Formats: sequence, structure tokens, C-alpha cells
Amino acid sequence: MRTDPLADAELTYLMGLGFQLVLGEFVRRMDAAGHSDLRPVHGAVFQALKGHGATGTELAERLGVTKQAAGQLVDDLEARGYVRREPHPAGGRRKLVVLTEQAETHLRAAGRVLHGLEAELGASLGEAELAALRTGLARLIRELTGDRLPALRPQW
Amino acid sequence: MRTDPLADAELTYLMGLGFQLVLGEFVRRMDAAGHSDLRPVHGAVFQALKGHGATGTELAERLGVTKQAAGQLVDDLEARGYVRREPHPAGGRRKLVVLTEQAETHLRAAGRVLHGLEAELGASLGEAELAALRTGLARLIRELTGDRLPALRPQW
DNA sequence: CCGAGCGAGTAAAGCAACTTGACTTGGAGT
DNA sequence: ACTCCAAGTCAAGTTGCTTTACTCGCTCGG
Repeated sequence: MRTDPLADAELTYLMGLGFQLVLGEFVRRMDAAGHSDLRPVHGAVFQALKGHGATGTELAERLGVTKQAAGQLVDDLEARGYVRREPHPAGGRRKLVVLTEQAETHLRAAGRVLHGLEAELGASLGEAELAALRTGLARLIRELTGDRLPALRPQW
Repeated sequence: MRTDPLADAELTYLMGLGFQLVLGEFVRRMDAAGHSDLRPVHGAVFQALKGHGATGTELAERLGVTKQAAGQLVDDLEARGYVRREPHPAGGRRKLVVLTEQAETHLRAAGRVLHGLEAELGASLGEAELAALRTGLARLIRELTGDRLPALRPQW
């Protein structure tokens, strides 16, 4: 009986590999559902814009990138019909970037896939195990951040 | 009393944010300890070479990148004294990439930082909670991979 | 033997997703 | 009116990978 290599792996390694696997499975299922034209970073943009939209600078802050990088993402998504630039109600040079119905549809599909994946994991790991994993992660995040949640960035 | 935004966050989001935070803390501590010249991906290289070293092609497979990319990493690390290219005992065009003592020193420092970080998390979250998190992650990884563990790649 | 081919390594160019630096412009303050 | 700030944008540079294409040792079938 050999020892499990995962049992004495570093917590950091376990978290990284776990995230990579879950995200990979998410992407695979989204592709299979016909949503292969967007990468995870676009999902982060949608999350940042959900609700009332944001200006380019606000979006950049929420994503943790420069405003130029945010502008390039918006250019791309605008050209493909996922967002619109509207004049900002507060005026000035500001523009309000808002999601189109096409993006809302994508967000709903992503939500369904995520919930389906989580439900399957709950079934195979056991709901109690999954709940313990969720609360463990939530407490670890609280411990390392305090109250302000930082942006989820698409790189190490 | 407001609801906790983390309580109904997606598992995928929790895992990504948790990993990012733990890794960020690791990098901060390594920097503070005077090891600011290597990025996490170099740690992955060291892990892949630990023990008996590897050829460039083997390294590429373990990292999940092309052999050219692996070769570039080795070029960089060799120029900075962390690895050596030795003639391969089995001959041929093969070369054996091995860690230098400088890399072993770095590995030991990284191990100390990781264990220190994990110990602090154990103290603040409670050892039971941390153990539950570890086993939850390990089971999730088993569930999504079967037996073959894939490489931990430095991107989403 | 020997030459055909395979696998390891490398060189060069391409590409994606950022960054840095420099500029334009609307509005606020004084 | 002048100045200045902040939002947005244009352009160029950087990084870290990939794709394409090659060179070089070795093995093996004829």
C-alpha cells in the first residue's frame, strides 16, 4: 500500500491544482454547450459589469489591470456584441460600459454550468464534504483578506 | 446582519481566489526573505527536476508546455546558475538538466515558507478546519483526474 | 555496413495579452 | 479665461509562450 502523494502535498499546490481542474472542466462544458468564443477572463469582465455597468477605469480597477488593457477587452467584446459603450449619465469624458442581452444570456449559461458542476461534485464527494470545502475556502479567504475582496486575476 | 457574499459564491470562484491569495502570500514572503528573482513557474521547474533531473523533453511534458518553452526556461535558469546541462548518461543528443546547490537552497527556503504559511493558517483557522480543507481538496482532485495528476500550469 | 528515419535539441519567427509612455479632451475649480 | 485633473485612447514595447523548420546522434532493417 503506497502513500498518497496528495496527502503530503503543499496546501498551495492542492489549491492550485484543484482550481485548474475545476476551471478546466467548466471551460470544457461551456465549449460543449456552444460557448467556445469566450475565455474565463471575459467571464470576469461580465461579473465586473453585471448590474449597473462601469466606466473603463472602474473596470480596470475591478480586474486589477491597466485601463488600456481594460479598454482592449471592451473593444473586443464590443466588436462581438457582448457590451455597449453608452454616454455616462454623469457626463464628462466618461462612458458607461454595459452588458448586452447576448452577454446576459452567456452569464446565465455559465451559471447553469457552474451549478451543474457543483451539483455533480456534491453527489460524488458527498454534500457534507463539499460544504466543508466551501466553508474552509471561505474562512481561508477571510483570513487572508480581511474584508475587501481583491480581483480574481487570470494569472499566477 | 448582511449575508456573506462568500456564502453563495461559486465554488470555482472560491477556489480561484483562495489559490491566488495563498500564492500571493507565498510570493510576498519569499520576496521578503530575499528570493525575489524567481517566479512561481520556476518553482514548478525545480519540483519537476528535483531528485534525478530530467531531459528537456521530459521537463516540457511535466510542465505541460512545448519543449521549446521548457528550453527557454532552462536557458534562463542556467544563465543565473540555478541549473546545469550535463551530458545524459544514456547518450544520444540528450542532455540531463539538473539542479545546482543554489536551486536546492531556494527549494529549502520555499519549503520553509510554505510550511510556515500553512502552520499559521492552521493556527488561525483551527487544525481541524485546515485538515478538512486539505482532504476536501484532495478528494476533489481525485474525483476530477482519476489517477494521473496533470501538470500545474501557470495560467488559467 | 549503410542509409532511412526517429527523437532530442535548438533557432527563428509569430502571436496574444498585457504594459509603459504619450497624447487628447471634457469638465471643475479659482 | 486659465489651469489642472481624470477619463479615454493611440502607439510602441515587453513577455512568455507557440508554430514552423532545422540539425544532429543514434538505431535498426536490409
